[in-house]
Amino acid sequence: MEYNILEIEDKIILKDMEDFQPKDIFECGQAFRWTLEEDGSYTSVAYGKVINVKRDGEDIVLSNTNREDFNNIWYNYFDLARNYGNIKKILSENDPVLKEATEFGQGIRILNQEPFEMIISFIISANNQIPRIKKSIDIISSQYGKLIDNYKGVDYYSFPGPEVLSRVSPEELREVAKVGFRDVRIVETSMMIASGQFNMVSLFDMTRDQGKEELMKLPGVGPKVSDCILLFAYNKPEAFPVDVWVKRVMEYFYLKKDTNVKLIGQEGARLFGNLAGFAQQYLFYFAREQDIGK
DNA sequence: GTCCAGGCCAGAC
DNA sequence: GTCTGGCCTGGA
Repeated sequence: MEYNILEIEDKIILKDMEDFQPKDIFECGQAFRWTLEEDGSYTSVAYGKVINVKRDGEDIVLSNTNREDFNNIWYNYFDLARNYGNIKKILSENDPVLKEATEFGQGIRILNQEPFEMIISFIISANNQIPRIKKSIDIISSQYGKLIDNYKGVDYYSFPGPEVLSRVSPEELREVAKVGFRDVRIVETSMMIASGQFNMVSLFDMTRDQGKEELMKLPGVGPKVSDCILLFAYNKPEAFPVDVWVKRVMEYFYLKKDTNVKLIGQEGARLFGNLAGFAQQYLFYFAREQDIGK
């Protein structure tokens, strides 16, 4: 995709930017570390950098950054090579539900986030709620990560690597980060990765099914969590995570009630094919923001 | 006090 | 292979 880009001081400005709405992107359930500022912008830390994002009329303003980081990090992170207008158009054809869902979440993009952080974040997400997931991840970062930058008076920390988390005791993790029964899963998964027993990089070259099989060898990673990791870190748009909200919205619009989760996943693949991950995000956001199917 | 939330796991069938 | 109960935590 071609963009009209301006660089001014510490800002990168994407002119006349469509299909990019910060609220839709950062509050659609894929990322846990974006905080809303008083001016409506969002700040987070990724790939060792702190960045602030704001919509300003027709433009998107990225602050606390530069051209080099934009090219090396943020272009890929925000998935700017992908044509979301086209995806929405295809999904909306012959599907009134997705037509409405893509209009509702018109500014959603699927971020390309860091694998280890996604693995641990979604292990924490199991049978958990967003505010608590965010809290645990924040504590883990400030407690075990490195101080990256101070932005608008707030310290931002990197997410720790597997070597660090593999050496923390489950008891300490539970006590400090309030992760509950997920404590052992986090530490054991970190150990498998730190030791080299599990190779995170190899998943980039695998298919969705292969990657899913691999990820499910990690303790705390099942069918839903593995699909989240594949979709949000490994650029596998065929992944179709079925959580309670997707279950509800799929049953409400496409299937009958009390359909088992495995069948819903198969139906997602059948209906949406290699765009299933995008459909999932639009449907999830649509359902959750409006309490559909509950 | 009771219930349950963006699932996983072990055990039973 | 499919189904069920239990699980830390904390807010409703």
